[in-house]
Amino acid sequence: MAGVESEKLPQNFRKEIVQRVSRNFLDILVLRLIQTEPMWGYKIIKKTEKLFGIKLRHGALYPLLNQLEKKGFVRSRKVAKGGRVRKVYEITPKGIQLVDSYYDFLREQLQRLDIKEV
Amino acid sequence: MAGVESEKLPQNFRKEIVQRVSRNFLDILVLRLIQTEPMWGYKIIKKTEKLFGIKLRHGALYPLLNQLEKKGFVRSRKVAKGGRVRKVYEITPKGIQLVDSYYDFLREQLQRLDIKEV
DNA sequence: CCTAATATGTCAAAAATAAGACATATTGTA
DNA sequence: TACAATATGTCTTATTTTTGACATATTAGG
Repeated sequence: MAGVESEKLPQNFRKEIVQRVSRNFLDILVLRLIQTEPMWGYKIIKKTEKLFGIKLRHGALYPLLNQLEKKGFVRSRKVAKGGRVRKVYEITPKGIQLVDSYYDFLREQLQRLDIKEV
Repeated sequence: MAGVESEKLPQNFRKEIVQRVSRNFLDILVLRLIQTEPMWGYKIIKKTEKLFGIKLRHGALYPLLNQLEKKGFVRSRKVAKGGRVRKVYEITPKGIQLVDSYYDFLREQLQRLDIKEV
């Protein structure tokens, strides 16, 4: 019996990777969304679920947004929509810089796939 | 040196990003190193310091390596070098699959920079 | 001989994170 | 009039992760 050994379909770890990136780089994920289009917390939650299938807990997101503002990565303005008040965030130049640094590093990592000896 | 400081240098978050990636994707970093060339723990520590300027604590690395082996991402063989025994690790097909999944996701992220509406 | 370097391992305590409840207010809809 | 959805916030309690110490053994070099 040749080749009986499991020729399993190659495992896909994508889901796992997406989850890990979302957990550990949630700030950058959020900055990217805000960069694309100014947004408020509730919309970020809905958007993230649609785009990535990830349910953000609001108890995690709102403190994060406030922290990002305090650090100067985003700025917010309150926008009344009916009787509700939305806190609409937009990215700052500093925030853009952080996102860019992240992407620069990703590119670097991809290019270095062939490292042998240094 | 004329007018060197007239323009604010854009902040570079590279160091911070490298640290975060190393902390959260240490397993993949290690797998990459092992994929390039079979290696033992101590060498990984030295290599990582040279390549990325990151000092891994051996108290964190060795349990990680054992875990990676238990999960089938690497396999090891003991190689005597003088009177010392090195546990040389090599990557498995499953390990390669994980690294590939990671890189696929990075590529995907870079391509999606221009998302507007989905 | 002694110290630094090589080499691998465990484990408890400390620190950081995450989950989920508590809190409040408006609007749309059945 | 309820209930679901929109909207933002805090805070305590798990859970997880990290730090750093304890442990052991060999080799190289001053």
